Amino acid sequence: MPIQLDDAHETSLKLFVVLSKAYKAITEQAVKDAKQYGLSSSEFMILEVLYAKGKIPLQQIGEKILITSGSITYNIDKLEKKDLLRRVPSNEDRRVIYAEITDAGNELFNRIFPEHAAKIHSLMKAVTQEEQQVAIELLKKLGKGVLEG
Amino acid sequence: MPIQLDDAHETSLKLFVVLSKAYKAITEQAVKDAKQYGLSSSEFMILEVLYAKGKIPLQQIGEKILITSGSITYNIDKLEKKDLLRRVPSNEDRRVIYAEITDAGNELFNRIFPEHAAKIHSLMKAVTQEEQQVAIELLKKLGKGVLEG
DNA sequence: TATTGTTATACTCTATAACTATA
DNA sequence: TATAGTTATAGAGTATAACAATA
Repeated sequence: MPIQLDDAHETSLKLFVVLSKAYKAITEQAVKDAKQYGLSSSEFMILEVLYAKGKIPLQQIGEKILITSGSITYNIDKLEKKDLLRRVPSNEDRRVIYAEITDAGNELFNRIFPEHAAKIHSLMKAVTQEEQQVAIELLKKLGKGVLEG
Repeated sequence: MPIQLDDAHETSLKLFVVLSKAYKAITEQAVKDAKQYGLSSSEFMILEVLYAKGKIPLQQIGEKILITSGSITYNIDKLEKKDLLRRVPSNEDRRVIYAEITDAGNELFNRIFPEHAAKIHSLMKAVTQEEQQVAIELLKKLGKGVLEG
């Protein structure tokens, strides 16, 4: 017979379970979508950040999408070979290297990004926009709390 | 200049981003926790299901935690070698194999499960129990909608 | 001393597909 | 024909730690 937990502990475990399941279900589809464009899901997310920001230090990419420094180097290498971004050394701090999206990268995303957004949106159609906004606020608070310990 | 999206599409993309970040942040800690007990995170989740259910067909484990059939075989093999569960063929349908938790598996989880639950709970302390319940309902609906297309 | 980024290793998980045995 | 589970392969991602260059 399993040990009985507190209500509060039970709730947190349950949240972890449904969070994982929702994440996996959406991610599986997002990975397939990225693959159609010849990109892994990490590559897609990195380009998505650059498409919005234009140029950003490598380390900040890791903070934004929570991947390790090893994974950053690995994925930036692949994207640079595909000519979708380039490395640009910083002048102010010579330890820092920026990733900058190329014209080819911008053209690719102009083409595929609206389609991708529409796909993600259609995956979430079971939840209204108002509910999505509630979920965003709660998950933001949750994620921030975890990272800040 | 990035293409401007609908409000509704923007919201869904944002939800995907914060969902991913919250998931990764919590999972990173949960993986470390499982590792302390000599288990990978998949192994831990499978045992967690069996600890609650006792005995369950292999395929239903895949449905519960969204892992592929290949991963099920792989992880069940490892857990069986550690003597934490055993395979039990079904009498009714001879295609079906149950996974059943062993005494050793139950003893292990009696020991580590409350501690694990407390750790997950403490990770989520930035969000009240009421908010967690709201998040659970929304994520349940979201995940279900994705899986049912 | 601390930070940014790179490199290298080993491990976990995944996707995919072919396969068997049953139904 | 469809389902449950296994096997095998290749690839993606990770943790980890050591490292060089710079602050």
